[in-house]
Amino acid sequence: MNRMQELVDLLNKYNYEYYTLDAPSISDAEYDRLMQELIVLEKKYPDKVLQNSPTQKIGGQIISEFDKVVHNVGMFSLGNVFNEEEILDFDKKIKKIIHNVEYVAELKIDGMGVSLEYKNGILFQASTRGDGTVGEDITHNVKTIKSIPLKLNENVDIVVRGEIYMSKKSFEELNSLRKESGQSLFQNPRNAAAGSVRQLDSSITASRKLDAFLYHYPLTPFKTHYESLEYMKKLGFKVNPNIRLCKNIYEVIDYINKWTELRNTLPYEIDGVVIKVNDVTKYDEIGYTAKVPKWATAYKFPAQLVLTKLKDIIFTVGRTGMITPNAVLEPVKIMGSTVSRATLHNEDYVLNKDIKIGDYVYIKKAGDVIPEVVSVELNRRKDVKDFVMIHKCPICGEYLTKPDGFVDSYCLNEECPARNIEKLIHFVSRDAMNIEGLGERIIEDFYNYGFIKDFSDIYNLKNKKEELIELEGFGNKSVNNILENIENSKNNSMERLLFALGINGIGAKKAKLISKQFSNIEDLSKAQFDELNDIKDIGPILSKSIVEYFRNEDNLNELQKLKDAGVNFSYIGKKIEMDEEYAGKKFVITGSFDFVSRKEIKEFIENKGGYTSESVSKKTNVVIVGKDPGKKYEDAVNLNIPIWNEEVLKSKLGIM
DNA sequence: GCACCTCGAGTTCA
DNA sequence: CTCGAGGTGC
Repeated sequence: MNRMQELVDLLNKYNYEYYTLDAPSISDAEYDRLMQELIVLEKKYPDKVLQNSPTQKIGGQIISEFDKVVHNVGMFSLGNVFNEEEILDFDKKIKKIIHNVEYVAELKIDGMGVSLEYKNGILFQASTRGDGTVGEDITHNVKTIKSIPLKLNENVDIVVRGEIYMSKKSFEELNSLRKESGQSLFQNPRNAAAGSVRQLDSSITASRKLDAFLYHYPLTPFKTHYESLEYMKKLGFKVNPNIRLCKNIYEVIDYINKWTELRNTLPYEIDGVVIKVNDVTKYDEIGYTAKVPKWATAYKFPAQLVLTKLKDIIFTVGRTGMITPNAVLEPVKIMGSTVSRATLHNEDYVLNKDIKIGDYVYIKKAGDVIPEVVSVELNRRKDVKDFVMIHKCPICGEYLTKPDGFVDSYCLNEECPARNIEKLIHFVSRDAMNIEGLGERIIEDFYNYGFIKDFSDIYNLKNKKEELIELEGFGNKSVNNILENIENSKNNSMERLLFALGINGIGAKKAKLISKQFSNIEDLSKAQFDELNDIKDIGPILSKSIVEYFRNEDNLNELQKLKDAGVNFSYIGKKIEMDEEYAGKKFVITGSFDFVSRKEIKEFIENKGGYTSESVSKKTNVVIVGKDPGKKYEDAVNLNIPIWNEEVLKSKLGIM
């Protein structure tokens, strides 16, 4: 079986050489020949197949769904900068903390983030970024990617992060194949890569020619990021060859200018340049905002702009009565889809941008999704009409109200059909009562046919089953399905119902916060202004909004009807058990803990009425300190704030 | 009274 | 995603 081992080593060596972009020592033809020989051998001795054999990369495993993976080290995203001024600003902020800063500039590959965990040098798990804390297990698919090693050159335990992408060439090939077979086309290589990685059947992923660059070693023992990258190369990871160590920010700007020019010569798509401080030991000191690290940022290339005619401006009415002007555009293709509408937010927005009806305007896609009017091409302006804000609701004709100091106008007519339909759509939406099958169109139809007007009518639809089945496009099966989903929604926890009610200013987050404090809708309906105002993050305006909602006769009647229909009013989930030691107190966590996750500590504190924060101040009550604490630990000592070490925390949590 | 952050509301297309 | 409003903390 020595030959088998020999073949595996040779093939892996070739792969490694190929992807580290040195001249490979064997030819493609030779590679294929060796591969064939290996396959024959492995067929003969199936029980002797080596773990790191390249044949093991060829997929075929089908799973039913993706498992969730908790990232031990959070997978952060980056802040963005869009011009030189912002880059220099980023530099300036860092120089306030460290002098003589060196940067590493890297191409920002336009793909999909991935986290790879190796145990003893063997690929153990690959996962998506997800929300940064919890991702999805995509190990079975990642194993099919040639440039991701199944076995490293050293038997180490390591977690690395990188980007899975599809080359421009593979993308074109894939799309032309899909076109031939009449399948829908991918908009861009990134979507194609993401779509391929999220296949349940890994043989499909294997056929998609994906590639990967690795660029981050979160728990690196090295002093600098650049050294980490060198080490990653040594382990056998494919690291992008165009990474540059920069002595100062001006070298970074040179790098950006160079790649802005050369961007199209690359075989893969990039959407910017990532700038990282090289000195890893300073990361904690430079710190993090709630979302992103302050020691790195992403310069984004300007988005593609498309010029089109703004034919008209129309107005829509939201569930709150808010009036939004909308641009009706001459349809144009931009980044894979045809755009004919774009929001103009409000009157001031239109006036500030000097947009007039009949203008030619530049459109871009914000975040590659939502169309946005960027500016007007004044050189092409002729025969235009001024934008005039309306004063009556376009649907019901009611005079609009513009509260003092507000930018938006509102239709306050409670009977306005547009508002009522939007309210119902909100009620059934995913984060609210989550009634599947009752889409926007169906709600609108049911409303217009007179089947539903108020929320509670939804729960009486079962009495009109025969009439519903008669409707065009409906049958026994679809109606039954909808009715079943409606029944199920009665069991939702309080926060969903509270959010669904659509009280002004109460979104999903605040609904949950409030539900935890009151446990059920009845208690909440009796709450006094002060009681609400005392809750952290609930101020006078929201308190007033809530009190007024529950003072309104119509709302109370409607709630009674929902109650009678059997809709659950109580909060299901861990109730807060107030504990003197925690209630109303501010906790700060620093360092790492191997016996408990940060999230669990946070939950524990919150379940006892306390809350957590990211930075230490005079108002901090307790600082919890784990291994390798950051600056927060020093702050706590300086400010004389009580500290819980790992032992204390363990005893509080009840861990022995 | 201001700076900073978080949240809510509306949003496009396939 | 983008905007404005609301809340908090100085």
